[in-house]
Amino acid sequence: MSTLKDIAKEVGVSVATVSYVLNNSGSVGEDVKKQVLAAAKRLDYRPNRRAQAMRTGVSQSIGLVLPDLTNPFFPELAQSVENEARKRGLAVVLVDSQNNADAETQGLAILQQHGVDGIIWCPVDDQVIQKATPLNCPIVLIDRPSQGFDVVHSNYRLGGALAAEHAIAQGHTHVGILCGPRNIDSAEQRRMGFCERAAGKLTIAWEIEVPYATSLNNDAFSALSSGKASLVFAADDLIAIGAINYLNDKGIKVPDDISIIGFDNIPWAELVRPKLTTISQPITDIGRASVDVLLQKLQNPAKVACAIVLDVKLIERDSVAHRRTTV
Amino acid sequence: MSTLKDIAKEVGVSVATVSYVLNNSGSVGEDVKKQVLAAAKRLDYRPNRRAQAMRTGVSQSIGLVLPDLTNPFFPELAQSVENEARKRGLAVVLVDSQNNADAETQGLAILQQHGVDGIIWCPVDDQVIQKATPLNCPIVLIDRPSQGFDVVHSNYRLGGALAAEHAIAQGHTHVGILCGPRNIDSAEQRRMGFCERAAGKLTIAWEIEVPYATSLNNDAFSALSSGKASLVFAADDLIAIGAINYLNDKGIKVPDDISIIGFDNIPWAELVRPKLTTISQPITDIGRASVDVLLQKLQNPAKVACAIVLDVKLIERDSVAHRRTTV
DNA sequence: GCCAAAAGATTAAACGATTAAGCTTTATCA
DNA sequence: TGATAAAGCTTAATCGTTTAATCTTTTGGC
Repeated sequence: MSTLKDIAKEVGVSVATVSYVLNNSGSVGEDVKKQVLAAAKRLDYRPNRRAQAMRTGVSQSIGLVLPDLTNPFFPELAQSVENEARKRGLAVVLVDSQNNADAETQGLAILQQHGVDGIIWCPVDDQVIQKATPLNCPIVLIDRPSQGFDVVHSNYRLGGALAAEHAIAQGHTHVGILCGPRNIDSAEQRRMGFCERAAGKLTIAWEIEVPYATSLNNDAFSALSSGKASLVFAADDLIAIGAINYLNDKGIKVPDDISIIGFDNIPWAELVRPKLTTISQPITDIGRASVDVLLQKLQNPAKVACAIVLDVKLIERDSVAHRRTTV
Repeated sequence: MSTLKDIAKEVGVSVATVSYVLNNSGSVGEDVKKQVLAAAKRLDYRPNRRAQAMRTGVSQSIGLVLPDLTNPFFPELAQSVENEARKRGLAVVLVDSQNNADAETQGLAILQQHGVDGIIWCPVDDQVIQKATPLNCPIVLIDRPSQGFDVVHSNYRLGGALAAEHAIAQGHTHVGILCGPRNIDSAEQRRMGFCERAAGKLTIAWEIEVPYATSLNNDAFSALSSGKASLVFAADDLIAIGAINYLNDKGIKVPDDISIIGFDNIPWAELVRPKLTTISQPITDIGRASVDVLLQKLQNPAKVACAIVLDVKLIERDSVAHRRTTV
C-alpha cells in the first residue's frame, strides 16, 4: 500500500501538500494539485484509516453487537446495517454474543480497543445495558429501549393490536397467547398491544410464556391442544412455527382447527406450510434507521436521545381461518 | 480511555517502561513492575489497537466477506468465525456483498484501508478471486477453491455420493437432480459425487440447473411433476424446500409420491414438513477451521496453501421413502 | 516602488503504541 | 581495584496521517 510519503516523493512535494490536496483543504496550486491527484491514482493510494483514526480520533468504523445470528431476525438486520454503513464508507465490526452476557462484555471491550466511532447494539438482556456507560461512545439500541439511549424498534404495541384486530375480523372469540419472555420489553409490548385491542371483544383463554425458539414447553403443548382457543397469537414467528409443527405432528389442522398469527415476518414464514400469517417488521428499515441515528449522534454528540418507532403491518397468508361459529 | 502516558505519569516512569512491563519484555524491576500493573488496573487501561497496529503492523482484526447473510448457510458460519476470533481477541469486520461483485470490491477496499490482518472470504463467484492479489494480505477462501489459496470446505463429492448411496439403499432406481449453478465448483462437485456413485445403479431421469434459492423455475416444476423420478437430489436445502413446497401445493405427497434429499442441513431443514433428509455440512467446524488456517498463515506467511476438506454426513429425516417397486 | 495581503509551499508536532540504542547504577570476578 | 557485565531505566525514532505555524514568493493597490 502506498502512502502519502510515496506520493510526495513521486511528485516532489511535502506530505503536507499531498494531504491538503487529497482533503481539499489548505491552498495548493492547480498544477501541483493535478500532479498529486495523478500520482495518487497511479500508485493506487488508499488512505490508511488507522493512521487517520490515530490523528483525527474518528475511525470510520462502527460496532454491531447482536445476541444471536442464528435467530433469523438478525441476519437481515446485519445485512441492512452493513450495507448502509458500507455506502458511507464505514467498516462494521461484528460481535455475536450467542446470548451470553460475558461474551457480550468481551465483544464490547474489543470494539472499544479498536476505537469504533459508535455502536449499534441489541443487548442480550435489559440489565446489561449498564455496561454501556464506560464505553464512552455513541450507542444506538435496537429493540430494547433504555433511559437516555437512542433506540430504534418496531411499533410492537401496534403489532399486537393489529393481530387482535385480525382475530376479531376473522370471527374468532377465544384466543390463546404464546408470549415471549416477560422481562423483555419488546415481547411484553406485543402482548399488551394484543390484550388492549382484544379487551371486551376477545376472551383470552390462556397465556403461556415461552422462550424465543421453535422448541415449546409442555405448558404450551397442553394449552395448544386444549381446544380452548380457536386462534393463537405467537410472540414471534419462531414460536408460531413451533406451534404449527407441534399441531401438525398431532394431527390438528392449521388453520382449519386452530389459527396461528406470528410476529416478525422472518423469511421462514413464507416457507412453512401453511404459510404463516404474521406481523411484519421492517427489518431493513430498522437497520438503515439505526445507522442514520448513529451518524447523527456522531455529528452532534449533544443530540438528545430519541426513539424511532417504525410501523409494522399485517401480512395475511394461510395460517388464519375465518370463523362463523364460536368455539 | 487511559493511555500508556497516563500510567507513566501516575507511576512516575517513562512510557517505555510501562510498555515493557505490559508486554513482559525489556528488563524492569519487580517494584516498578508491580506499581505499573496496579496503575494499569486502577486506570482500567486498554491498549489502543490502532496505535499498536500503526507501530507493529498487526491490527488484531480479520475481515469476513460473505455473499449473503440472508442465505441460511451463512449466519451460522459468521457466528462461528466471530466466536473463534473473539476467543483469540480478534475483531471481525463484516462485509455482506449481497451477491454483488461491485459491493464486494468496495467491501474489500474498506477492509484493506482498515488494515485487517487477514480475510476469510466466500467470493460471490469464481472469477472475482482475481481481485485478491492486490489485497496483499493472507486470505482463506470458504467453499470456493482457487489455485494458490488456502481453502476450507466440505467434502461435497462425498456428500453427493452419500445421497446416491441412500437413494440406492432405499430402493430407488429413477432419480432426478436439481443441481445448482454449474459454474460454481461446490455445486458441481455435489452433482459429480452423486452421479459417480449412481453410475450403473441409478438411472438419472432428468437433471435441471436452478439457482440457490427456494424459487424454482418452470423446467424444474415440469421435471418434478413428470413422474419420471421417485427421488430427487437437490443441490441445497433451499432448493429442496422449494421443491417440497411446490409438490405440496400441487398435491403430490412427499415422501410417499416422491422423495427429496437436500444438502447443507440448514436450520430450516428440521422445521419444514416433512422434515428434510439432507447432507449435513459441519458449518461451525468450517468457521473454526478457517480462522485456524488464517492464523497459521499469519504466523508463517510462507506457509504453502492447503485445502481443508471436512466430512459431511447423511441426516435421515422424513423426506425420503423406502421403495419396494421400481417406477 | 513599496507594503500588505494572498497564495503556495514546508516544517514540525501530535495521536498511542513499540523498540533499538544509550545511559546510569549496581553487581561480578579476576 | 578496576574492567566488564548485567540490570533498570530513559530517550528518541517510527508507523501514516492531519494541521497549526511558519516561511517564501507573488500579486495588487496606491
